[in-house]
Amino acid sequence: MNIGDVATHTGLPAKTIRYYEEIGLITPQRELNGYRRFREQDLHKLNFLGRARALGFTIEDCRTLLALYEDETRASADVKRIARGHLAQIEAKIADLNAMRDTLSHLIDACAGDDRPDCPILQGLGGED
Amino acid sequence: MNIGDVATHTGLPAKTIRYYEEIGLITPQRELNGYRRFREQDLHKLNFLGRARALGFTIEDCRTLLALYEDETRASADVKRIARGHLAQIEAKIADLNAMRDTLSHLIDACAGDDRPDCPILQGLGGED
DNA sequence: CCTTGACCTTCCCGTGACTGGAACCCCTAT
DNA sequence: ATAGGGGTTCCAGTCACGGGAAGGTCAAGG
Repeated sequence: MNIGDVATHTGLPAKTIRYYEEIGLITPQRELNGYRRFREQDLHKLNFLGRARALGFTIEDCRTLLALYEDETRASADVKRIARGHLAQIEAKIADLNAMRDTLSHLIDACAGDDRPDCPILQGLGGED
Repeated sequence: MNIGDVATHTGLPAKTIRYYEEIGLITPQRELNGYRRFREQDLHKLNFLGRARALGFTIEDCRTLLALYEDETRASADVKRIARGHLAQIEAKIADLNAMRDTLSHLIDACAGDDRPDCPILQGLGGED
């Protein structure tokens, strides 16, 4: 299977697949003409990576998770620890964004949004409360 | 006022302040020895920028907002439009993160987290449902 | 007068996870 | 022979800074 077909099947851009090879997440074989040859296990790994990335895991987390995935003697506790760490980061980010949203939507609500210059949004940003 | 004092007063790192000058957000004067000299208006702008960045506005949004802030003849509608666009992005990101959190926390809940290899998290990432 | 240490300056590289583009090779069909 | 649609490598750019090197400036102390 060539990279274009793999991109179609996995939903990952060819550029991303090449990048994953470059950083050592996958190691597809090569044809005589230099083309990458992807096999079933490569597709499997790429799908794994796509799902992990979609859940927001970093590349380094993905690398670790992939190693655990391949390791039949892993302890599920190791996986769970990584996942919980990531979940905590997600929740922290959600909290940050919620705070931004609240502040911003209050400012927006207070703003007339017409052609006059008076603007509570700018006042808020300027430090005038 | 030198950059160190400004950093203390605004809470922005000196590196960030220099960067803001480099990209033209502020234009502090210079002393004879080459040191930046910050005046009241520079501090004001930097505080504005700090608040806008804390609300997650991009640098380019900040540039526009700052221009509107300085423009006494602005229409508040222009400000409101930018703010609403940004709010929409924040809300989209929150929705994404909520979806990630839900999926991830379900997987985590299903995982024993002990020393055995069975792991619903890895199964989920591997595509086995 | 010299040194020490805390400032300040510019410049360049690195971050994360790709994305875009250039220049070039390979294969098939016409 | 050529046209096109693959593929390849390599380089540069993204965003908003942060780290660190190499060196200039200034006030205080010995």
